Amino acid sequence: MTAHELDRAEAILAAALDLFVERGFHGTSVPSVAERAGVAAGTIYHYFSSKEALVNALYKQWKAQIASQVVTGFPFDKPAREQFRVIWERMAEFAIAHPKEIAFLELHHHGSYLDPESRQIENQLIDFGVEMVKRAQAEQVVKALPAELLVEFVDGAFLGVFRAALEGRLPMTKAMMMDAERCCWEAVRA
Amino acid sequence: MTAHELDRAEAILAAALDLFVERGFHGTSVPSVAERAGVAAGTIYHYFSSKEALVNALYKQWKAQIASQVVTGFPFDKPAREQFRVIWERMAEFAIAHPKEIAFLELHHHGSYLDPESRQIENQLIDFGVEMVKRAQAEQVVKALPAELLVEFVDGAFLGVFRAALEGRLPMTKAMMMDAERCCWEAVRA
Amino acid sequence: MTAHELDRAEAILAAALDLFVERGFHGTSVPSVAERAGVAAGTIYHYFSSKEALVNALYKQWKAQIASQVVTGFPFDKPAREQFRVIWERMAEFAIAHPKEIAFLELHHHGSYLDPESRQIENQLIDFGVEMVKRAQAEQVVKALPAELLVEFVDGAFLGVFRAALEGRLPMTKAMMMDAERCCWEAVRA
Amino acid sequence: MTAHELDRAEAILAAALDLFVERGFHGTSVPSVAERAGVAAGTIYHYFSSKEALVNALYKQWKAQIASQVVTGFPFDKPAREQFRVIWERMAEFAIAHPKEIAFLELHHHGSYLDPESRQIENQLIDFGVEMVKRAQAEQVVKALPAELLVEFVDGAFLGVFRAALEGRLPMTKAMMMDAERCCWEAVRA
DNA sequence: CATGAATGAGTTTTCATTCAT
DNA sequence: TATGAATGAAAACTCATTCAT
Repeated sequence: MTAHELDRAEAILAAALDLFVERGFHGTSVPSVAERAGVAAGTIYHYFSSKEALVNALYKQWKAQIASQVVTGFPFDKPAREQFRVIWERMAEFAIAHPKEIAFLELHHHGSYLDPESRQIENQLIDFGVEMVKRAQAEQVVKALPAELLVEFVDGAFLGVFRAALEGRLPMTKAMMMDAERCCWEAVRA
Repeated sequence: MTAHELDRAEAILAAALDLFVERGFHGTSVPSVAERAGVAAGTIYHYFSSKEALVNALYKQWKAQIASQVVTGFPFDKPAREQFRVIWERMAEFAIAHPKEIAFLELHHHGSYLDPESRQIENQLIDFGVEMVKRAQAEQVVKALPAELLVEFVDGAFLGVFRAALEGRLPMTKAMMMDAERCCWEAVRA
Repeated sequence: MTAHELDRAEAILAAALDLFVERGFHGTSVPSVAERAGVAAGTIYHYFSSKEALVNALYKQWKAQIASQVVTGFPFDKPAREQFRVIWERMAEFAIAHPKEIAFLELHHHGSYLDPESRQIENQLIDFGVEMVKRAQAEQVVKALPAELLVEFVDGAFLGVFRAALEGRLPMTKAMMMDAERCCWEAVRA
Repeated sequence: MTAHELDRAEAILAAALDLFVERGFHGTSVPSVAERAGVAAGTIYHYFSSKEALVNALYKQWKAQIASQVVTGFPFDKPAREQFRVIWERMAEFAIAHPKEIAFLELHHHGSYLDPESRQIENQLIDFGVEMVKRAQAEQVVKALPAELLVEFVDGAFLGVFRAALEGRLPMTKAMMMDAERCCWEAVRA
């Protein structure tokens, strides 16, 4: 692909992201994506075989990116407390830098238009979290509850706070996010 | 209205709830609601003036019901720890009894098709939580963080756990929900 | 039929007349007629077998009435000038007393929903006019042009003036209509 | 626009004109217009944003055209008798060349679906006529009646004769129309 | 008789997708 | 490759008519 083509594909993806977040998958028309991207409607079909392919591309792109941001260079040798902080902090940084993308991933979680590949990626981070929790439980620094429960709890708490920030009910700042992190650690620690 | 008419209105609301949860507002067609409700498409318009009126009716009905379940006979004189448990327990009972309804309220939170009345109801429970938290903070039994933050944290954690149960990754039992409750109290207590 | 039934039928006809004039046949719904008549939608079908039957009933009723008003006690023995004045005057009186009815007949002239019987009545007055003109032409008091032409000319002129009055561009008064009558006689006289 | 596109827009306008004249605005469905124009139903919405936009486009197009035909190169310096003849003759020529268009303008006069712009154009020709009549009245060659009355009279007479010709009750010929013109002049002359 | 809930065909309109240019 | 006109299926909604009450 040439640089020009990449630009167009990016413009389409960016426009689609905006609109999918604003109006949802079914509420977003392909022509509206084209218009916001500054291309003709037909052009979208040079880059994506269908509207579904477009959501799936977006979904995979950002799921992969967030997973990479969390996992890359993860301090597997540090204590659980520190690991917890790192995961939360990296997600917070990502969320503050890419709020729309997180909102998109949340909103389209489990949409019937996601293909099997996207579905597989869906739980990647949750699975990573479960591994971390189990390790910490082995060291008895985290509560002896089902690891899944703790992870879903943490994930939910994080998203609850993030969503409130997105909707303006809380400041979207790292300090606020790290306040929440300290609360959350108390929830899971042994 | 006769009993028969109430039945039909109920059938339509129930069918719409199912489908709105499965496919979202824009992904659900009025004829598909009619089919599932066992009525003709036109009949829906005898009971609801538009598809939007239908979502809003559902939204208000269940938002009001969950608020009533939490607030009715609330033990305002008990200690904060007990109040927290009561709120969580009542929401858990509601969620276990009406999982689809909770999923519906979550999914349609902030939809552009919600009317001003629905929007007003939206934050009723959050506001109630904020009041409770502030009272508890006055007694120094809860962390001195912004009350909004704590409430959104709790709400998020609850929903994270509930959603995992809904999707089969956790058991949808009261015991599990109350395990989460204990975690959550540790997150917010002073 | 009882008096009560006649009342209902009249109320339906009156409501239908209003709405057919305001919005036309296809633009008027049966429920809207029912509402304005103060009856239930189904009730209309006790009196008229269909929406088409309803327009046709109205059409025949008023076409007959206007013809009767013009023809009853017509001075067949008076001079043509006087006969012309009488026809115009009677139509003017009718039009001033029943402007909506005239507008209705005009608007629905030649509608595809008129039945054969209504169509037959359509030209009754025109035919009467043609007879009168031919008689007057035999006496050479009216121009020796095709009788049809003169009659349609007169009819058109009458309606043009009436419509302007209906729309408020001219006063709906007998004096004004009789001014027009004098003009019109000059148009047709020999 | 390419020639091809213009063709399609023209085909749609022509089909719509036919059907609006035959069945009225509300009696004409968009698919029926599409079928007669030989295009798909959706295509109509590339050229006209709605069914209302379509009638309004037609209305403005032909109202403008008839006004232009009457007014362009109008002999403002000729005597009133000659001016009257010119107006009538030009309208007759237009009516004979475009009978459906005149019928359309008549039928849709004052339809509730006409937009403000169309409404403004509506009385353009009537206003022109009023000006001409007032000038002629100043010279005392035309009756000293309200100018509006004379103009509506003439307009009505013209349309009455035209409509009879359209419906086959009179020959649609210029000779016939000019016979009517002579009658009409006698109606208005002083 | 009178009602008005129910029906389902039909209306206007949108939109994912294709394809000639 | 890029376009955007064209398509036609499907959406939301309306309405003439029927029929159980």
